[in-house]
Amino acid sequence: MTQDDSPPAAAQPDRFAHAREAQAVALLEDYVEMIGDLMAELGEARVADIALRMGVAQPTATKAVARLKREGLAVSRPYRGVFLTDSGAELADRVRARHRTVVAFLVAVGVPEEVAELDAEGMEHHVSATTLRAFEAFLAEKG
Amino acid sequence: MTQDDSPPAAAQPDRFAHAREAQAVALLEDYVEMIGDLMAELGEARVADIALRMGVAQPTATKAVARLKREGLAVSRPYRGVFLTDSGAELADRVRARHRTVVAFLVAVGVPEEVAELDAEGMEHHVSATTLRAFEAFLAEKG
DNA sequence: TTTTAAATATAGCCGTGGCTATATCGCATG
DNA sequence: CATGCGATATAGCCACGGCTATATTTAAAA
Repeated sequence: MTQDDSPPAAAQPDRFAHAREAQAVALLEDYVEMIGDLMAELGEARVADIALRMGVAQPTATKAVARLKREGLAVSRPYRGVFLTDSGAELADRVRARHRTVVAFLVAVGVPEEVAELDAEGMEHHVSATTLRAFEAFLAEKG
Repeated sequence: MTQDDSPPAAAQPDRFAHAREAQAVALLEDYVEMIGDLMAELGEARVADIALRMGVAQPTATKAVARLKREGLAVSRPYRGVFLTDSGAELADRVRARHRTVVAFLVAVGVPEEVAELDAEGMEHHVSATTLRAFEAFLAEKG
C-alpha cells in the first residue's frame, strides 16, 4: 500500500508451526526425564518428588502424570508411585543424552557451566537430530 | 525406600521456572519481530498478514496483538493497521539480531542452512545474553 | 450513492499448564 | 485395631493460545 504491491509473501508459517509443535512435547520430555532420574535414584517416582523437582504444585504434577499416562509414557495406580513404560524410559534416555550433549557443546564453545545448564534446559527441546549430530561431531573433533 | 533414604534433593526447580518464563515471552517476541518485518516491507502490519505469516487464524493474531498492546509493545486503532511502539521496535531489532546470530552460529558448526533456520526458531528464545556473546565470539574468531 | 467484498473484531469453545482448597486414601503408630 | 498424618486425588479457578462462526466496519466497485 505504501511502497510495495507484491503479495504479502505467503511466507514460512511452517517454521512457527514447527516450533509450536516442539514446545508441545517439551514439558512431557522434562517430566519423563525427571521421573527417570527419580526412578534411578530412589527406585520409584512419587508425585510429591516430581512436583518438588519441577518446581510446581502437587496437583500440577498429578495432572502432568495423567497426560504422560494418556501418551503411553508412564503408568501408575491411584495413590501409588509413577513408573515409566518402555517407550517412556527410552524417551527419558534420549532426552537425558541430548541434554548432556547440548550442555557439553555450549561449554565447549565458551559458555560458562551454569549458564549452559540454564540455557540448555530451554534450548534442548528444539535441537533436531541433525543439529545434535553436528554438536556431537564438533565435540568429537574439538574435544 | 528401595536403596536411598536421603532427602529427595530439593533440587533445581529454578531451571524449569526459568525455561517456562522464557517460553512465556517467546511468542510475543515472534509476533513483534514479524510485525517489524511487515512494517519494513509494507509500511504497515495488517492483522491478516500477521496471521498469514505466523500460520495462525486471524482471530488468533488479533488476540496476540491485544496482548502486545497490553505489554506496551504495539499500538493500533480498531480496524486499522498495527504499529510497534519504540520499545516494541527495539525488541524486534534485538530479536532479529539474535536470530541471525544463532542461525549463523549453527551453520558455522556444521548444521545445514534449512535445519539451522528451523531449529533456531525455537532455540533462540532460550539463548541468554551470555551465550549469545559466546556465539558471536566464536563467529568472530572462526569466521 | 448504494452495494458488495474484504478486513477486523467479537463471541464462545477447547486443551494446556499453572494455582489453591479440599476430599480421600494408605500407612505407621499408638 | 483405631486413628491420625502424610501423600494423592479431585474440584474449580485463571490466563494463554489455538480454533470456528458470526458480527461489524472499511473500502472498493457498480
